[in-house]
Order: sequence, then C-alpha cells, then structure tokens
Amino acid sequence: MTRLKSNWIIILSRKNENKTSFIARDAAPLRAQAHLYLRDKIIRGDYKPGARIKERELIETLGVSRTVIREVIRQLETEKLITVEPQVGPRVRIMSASEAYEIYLIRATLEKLAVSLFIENQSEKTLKKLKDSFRQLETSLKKGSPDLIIKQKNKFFGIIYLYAGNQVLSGLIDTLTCQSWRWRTLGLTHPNRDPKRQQRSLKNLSNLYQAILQKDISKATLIIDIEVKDAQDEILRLIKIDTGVE
Amino acid sequence: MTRLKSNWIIILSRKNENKTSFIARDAAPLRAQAHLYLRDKIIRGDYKPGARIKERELIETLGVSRTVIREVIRQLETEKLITVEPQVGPRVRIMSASEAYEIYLIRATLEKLAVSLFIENQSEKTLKKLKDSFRQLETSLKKGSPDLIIKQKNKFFGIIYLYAGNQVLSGLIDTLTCQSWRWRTLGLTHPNRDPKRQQRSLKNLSNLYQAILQKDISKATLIIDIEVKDAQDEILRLIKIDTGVE
DNA sequence: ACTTTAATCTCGTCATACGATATTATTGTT
DNA sequence: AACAATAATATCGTATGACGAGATTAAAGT
Repeated sequence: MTRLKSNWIIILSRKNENKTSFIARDAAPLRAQAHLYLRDKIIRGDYKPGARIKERELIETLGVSRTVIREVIRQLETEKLITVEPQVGPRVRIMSASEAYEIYLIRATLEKLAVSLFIENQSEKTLKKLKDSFRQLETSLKKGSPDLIIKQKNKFFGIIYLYAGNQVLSGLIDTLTCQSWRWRTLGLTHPNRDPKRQQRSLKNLSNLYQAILQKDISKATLIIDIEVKDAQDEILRLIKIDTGVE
Repeated sequence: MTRLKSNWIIILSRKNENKTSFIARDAAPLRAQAHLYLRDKIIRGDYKPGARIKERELIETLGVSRTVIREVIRQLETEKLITVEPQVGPRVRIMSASEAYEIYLIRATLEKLAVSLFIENQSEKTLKKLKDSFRQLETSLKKGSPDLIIKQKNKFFGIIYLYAGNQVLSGLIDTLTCQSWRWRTLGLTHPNRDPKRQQRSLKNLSNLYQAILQKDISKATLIIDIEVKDAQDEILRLIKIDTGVE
C-alpha cells in the first residue's frame, strides 16, 4: 500500500487541519472523501482483484478513524466492489468472466434504452453537446492514451445518459460501468489486444453518432449490440490467453 | 418507533445470549440481521417515507451498538432506501413520482431481457416450476390477500429471473423492485384502486405465461410493456388523488 | 408577537477495549 | 527433516465513552 499524496492527507486529516488551508469548507464528510479515494483505487486497479484491504492499513494511510473506514467498507461492499468474509476482512471483489459477460449484456440493454430516450428527447442544444464530445473523442482515438480514450468515451456516453432524462438509468449504468471497469481497461490496454478492435470501435461510435443524428432508433440500438458483442468477445479472448486472470 | 418483538431481541442481542438458545450459530454478523430488519421495515412501509430514523432509537430498539447501526445506515444509504443529511441524520427516502416512473421503465426493460433469456434457456424442468408457480398465483389472484398476491407474483417472476441464468440481472431487478415496492403496494391496496386493474393484470400474466410456453419472445416482451404501462398509469392516477403523497 | 439567546439534541469523528476467529510462528515429536 | 500440536499474533466484530459542530427546540427579552 502506497502512502497518500500530500494533498490527500491535507484533505483527509481534520485533526491537523489548518484553518487557513485552501480546502476550507468541509461540506463532504470525511467518509465521503475516503470512499471516493478507495473506490478510485479499486476501479483503477491499484488494488488487484482478490487483494486484501485491511482496516489498519487504511486507518494509517488515510489518517482517519476506524469508524470512518468501516463505514466506507460497508459502502463499497454494498456497491459490490469488495467482499467481506467475516473474521477475515475485505478484499477486492473478483469478477468472474461469466459475471463480466452478464454485466455487459445488461449494460447493452440499458444503453440501448438510454440512446432511445436521448433520440426521443433530443434538442439542438443536446445535439451540439454530443457533437462537441464526439469530436474530442475522435481526436483521442487517433492519438490519445488509453486512459484518455476511456475518459472521452465515457464523456460521450455520459452526455447521452444525461439528456436521456432518466437519472436512475444514468446511475445504474454508471454502477455497472464501475464494476466492469477493470475489464474495460484490460480490453483497451492489453498487449494481446486485437489491433483492429479500436478501428471497429471508432467505426461503431461513428455509426451510432450518425444514427442518433438521423433519429434512427433501431439502427442505433443495433450498433450498440454490435459494439458490446465485440467487447464481450475480446474480453473472453483475453481471458483465455491470460489464464492467470481467473 | 415500536418495540421489537421478543424473538428479534433474542436474535439480535449477543450479550445476553443464552448458549442453549435455539438460534445458536452466529454465522450472520449482527449488522446483517439489523440490516435485514430495518430494510424490511422500510420496504413494508412501517417507516413512512420522509420519516426520520435516529441512531439512538435504533440502538435502543435493537439493542446493538452504535457501530453496528451506523454501518447499517451506510448500507441502506448506498441502497438508496434512506438519505442522510449531515448533522441531521437519516430519513426514509422519498421517491418522487417521476423517479418511480423511471424505475418502472427500467424494470420493464430488464424484465423483458430476463424473459427473453428464460425463453432461450428454458427446459422441461424450468417450465414445470413456472407452471406450478403460475397456478398458485392464479389462485391467489382470485381470493388471496393483496400481500399474498404480491408474494406470488414475485415468486413467479423470481423463477423467470432465476432461470434466465443471469445473476446480476436478478439482483438488479430485485433492487429496483425493492425501491418501487411502496408504490407497488400502494397500487394494490389503495382504496381508490381501479377494480379492473387486477383483472387486466391477471390477463396479462396469463398471456405472458402463454407466450413463454410458445417461446414467443416478441409477444412476451410486448405484454410486459403493456403491463408496466398499466402499472405506471395507475401510479400516476393514485398520485393525483392523494395530493399529500408528494 | 417577534427576535435573540441559551439549552438540548443528533450526528461526525476519534479513541479504547475485549472476545472470537484466522493466520502465523514456535515448539515438540517421530 | 518433515509434520503435527501448540502458542502467539493479527484482524475483525462489537461495545462504550468522549467531544465538537451544526441543527433543533425552548426560554428570555424586547
């Protein structure tokens, strides 16, 4: 476990807090910050799946009390990012291939719903936002880092979800995305990655974008199906190569 | 806040635990039991939406420590069953009509997915289970209590979800169902309930059942759309009558 | 009747403690 | 030396007490 960067210590530690600190307002409870921090670490893969996360370590690293840590752990457990076996403690949840598969299927369904809603509700304003985002994404896909690509992709879809006008749906997709995050990055960064995959992904996105412009719902949903199927296939392929990944 | 019934006190209190008690093993941590208890109370509507839930009360009622209570609260918050405003405390989450509407839309989508999967994976064994459940449900609809009807309905769909072979999907639908539970019971027990609604519901279910037998996916999904639309409409209608419900 | 002030409540966080189980180290035996 | 038995330690689950900060309610004063 690595030490927190200094700014985090400042943010997280209330005891030694300097009143003249830049981060003055403490609107967010400590646990919210700790939660964000840990969640991020897990999603990013800084903690490997299956790795144990001990209360003690967290207490020391974050400089907060056990109360806070335990509440955060409970939260992450409910979010299915970690599992906790009694008397042993939390560990980063291992997602089986089949589970990842299931999640992708559901996400495809929900994303289709979101796109449908977006098309139905679309206005000039929303279209402009989408257009801008798509342009950024296009640039990133050509020369950006994998991390950036993911970010842009999410932003693009984020706009769709936002203007689909269904908050619950957005939240749900977000949750599922977090859970399958590691697989997604695996798909994008793995050395054995199919080089043509990125091409197809760009093509799919472009087509989806076109379909939205044309308000062609059935076409749009079809494209999503194709894209997700592609992602699923690649994940399975990568899993077979990496026998150690589970 | 009403006091716990005696059996709950026995289950929850570890301090005064009699070793010769019938409930000997403590596989489930206290917090799991407390969580179940509270969750149930909220879903059943024993705590009204918007009602405050104070730590202190829970501690006294359940006879557990603040640690446990706080962790449970964090869990319920993550499950979106309660909200917590800082320095004020938890209260039962109020679900707006629009949110209920959103949830129903999503549930419809996911249920369609589940039914499709069920039809694709169906075997004689699964069909038999479904058949049995359907018969029970039919009986309940004719003369059972609203509570029983809901239970049977859930069981029927539960079988579909189970044998759809997608655990994540089951869990998701379950979560959403819990969240909209109060609306659903409102729809079934409200004095202004449309008397024909139950008839249509039975009809829809029967049709859905038939469609599954015929392996007619498109027909099945269409029926689900109809049923959910119906439920949504009724909720809206009830909301308009009960202006006080939010 | 209304504003201001004081008292009280409730939560957020920390610290400490102790039993139970799991894990690891130690010791003893073959 | 390998293995089994035992002891030491780590880690979690739970309980308890404490204190500040903000919210709520009661009291007081105008």
